[in-house]
Amino acid sequence: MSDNSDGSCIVKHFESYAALDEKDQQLLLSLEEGPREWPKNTPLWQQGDPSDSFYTLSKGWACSFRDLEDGTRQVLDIYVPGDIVGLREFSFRKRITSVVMLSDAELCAFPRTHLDHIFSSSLVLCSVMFMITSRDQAILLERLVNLGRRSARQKLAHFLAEISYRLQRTNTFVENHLSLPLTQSVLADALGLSAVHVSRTFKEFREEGLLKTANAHLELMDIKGLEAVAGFDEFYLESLVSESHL
Amino acid sequence: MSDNSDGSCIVKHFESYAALDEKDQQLLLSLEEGPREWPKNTPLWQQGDPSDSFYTLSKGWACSFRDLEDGTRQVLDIYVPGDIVGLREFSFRKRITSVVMLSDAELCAFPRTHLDHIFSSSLVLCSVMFMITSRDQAILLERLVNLGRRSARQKLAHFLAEISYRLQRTNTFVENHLSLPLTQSVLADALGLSAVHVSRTFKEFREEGLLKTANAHLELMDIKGLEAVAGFDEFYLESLVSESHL
DNA sequence: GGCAAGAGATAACCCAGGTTATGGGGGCCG
DNA sequence: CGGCCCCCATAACCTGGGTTATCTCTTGCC
Repeated sequence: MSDNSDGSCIVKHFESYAALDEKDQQLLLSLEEGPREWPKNTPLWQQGDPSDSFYTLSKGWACSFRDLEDGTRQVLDIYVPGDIVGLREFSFRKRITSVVMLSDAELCAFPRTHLDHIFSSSLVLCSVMFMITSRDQAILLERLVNLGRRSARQKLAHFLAEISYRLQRTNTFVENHLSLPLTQSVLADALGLSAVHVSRTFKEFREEGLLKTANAHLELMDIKGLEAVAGFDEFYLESLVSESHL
Repeated sequence: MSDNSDGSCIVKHFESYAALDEKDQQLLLSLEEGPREWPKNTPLWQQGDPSDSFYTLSKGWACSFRDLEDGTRQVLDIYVPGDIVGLREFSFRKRITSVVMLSDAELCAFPRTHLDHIFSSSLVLCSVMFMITSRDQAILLERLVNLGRRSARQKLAHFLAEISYRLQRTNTFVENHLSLPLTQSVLADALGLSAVHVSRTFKEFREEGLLKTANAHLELMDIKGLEAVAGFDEFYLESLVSESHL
């Protein structure tokens, strides 16, 4: 462990997958650009923009989405502090999704061209990159199951349980209570529901003591309860190969 | 049957992303195991199995899926000849999905441990690996849009249009007519529909001259027509960075 | 060659969730 | 401090697609 204690976004993120030696840390650090502020509702990029970097989200929340011909929109992913944004499409010349801030946020850019350095100079970093994208895919697969085969109650509960779980990984403070900057229409667009039906379902959840709704915020009061409603199983977020297997 | 002129599964697949020099080809070849037969309905692996290799599908069709607690199932992906199967989860110690053959098939195994060689000895191969997983993710994202925000007609038409498109990439014969070994219940499980409703929708499609239904097979008669119904746009399968950008 | 199992067609019925509409409350900006 | 916009709640109504059931047609198998 290095002692630039507060550490860079990306070093911290990578270290949650595997231990990095000093050389790898320096390599990552040297490629990362300093944090910049992005106010709420600012787009980070839009579909069709040139795709030349990815980011780490050091503070705040964001989501990626796609606008459809008929005016609706599909939210594809929610990003929480510590997440890497845009790695998914880094082999595309143009962005295939759009990303917007859900709250005031702070991001560090990481130009794509720098990846050559990583691939050619560190086996560990390269493997961690693959682990990150694998986990990302696993999340997408679970999202497919959620959209394809679960009821509205289960969809919502599962989605919230997953986000809680991901938050606990990088942010220590969580116990059984949590506040999320998610509006009902963002959740609706993420889960293929209407905003009205999200509101209806939240009414039930409120009556069951599972959550509270505040101003464009959501308070989870009983995460275990939500997991139970969803039949949540975290296996798809865990059981990555450990470093020793690389 | 290994006639090296015809080339190995995996070399062919990689070359569709970027040109490989002799050394890279030899490296890939040396790591691939010879083809083996898998009869229809045979599982390739099941959720929870140790995850120690991926495969290339040289002949036949397969699909990955997840069985749910309530007895239903979500099909996550359909694999067509030339596809790589299992790369997605290669960072997991255990399989997070199951895979089964949809027809008699032939696969080449590729043990995971060999990937170290690739990562450490060829920048091009490493980059191609990332391109493959990126495209894989793009397909999943589009599937999310499909499940979240489209009608049954659109879901089916889009899914079939995508498969046609992917088939044309590796298999030359396709024009505007195509035969697929997909049952209605596989499609239903892939798209979050009931088999009954797939049957209903196919009746419409048949009347519109878009397709025919045979014995556990599907004949697409008018691929352009299906693309029109779906509002299909292939951008998410293209526009990968070319080799010169690596 | 007969039988069980899987695949599909079709009909009748029903419900989860979409749609439309209305009203209220909080935050932000001039 | 007033006006506007966004977020949310709730009600009334409607429909796309789920469910169940029955019948047929293949195909594979002893």
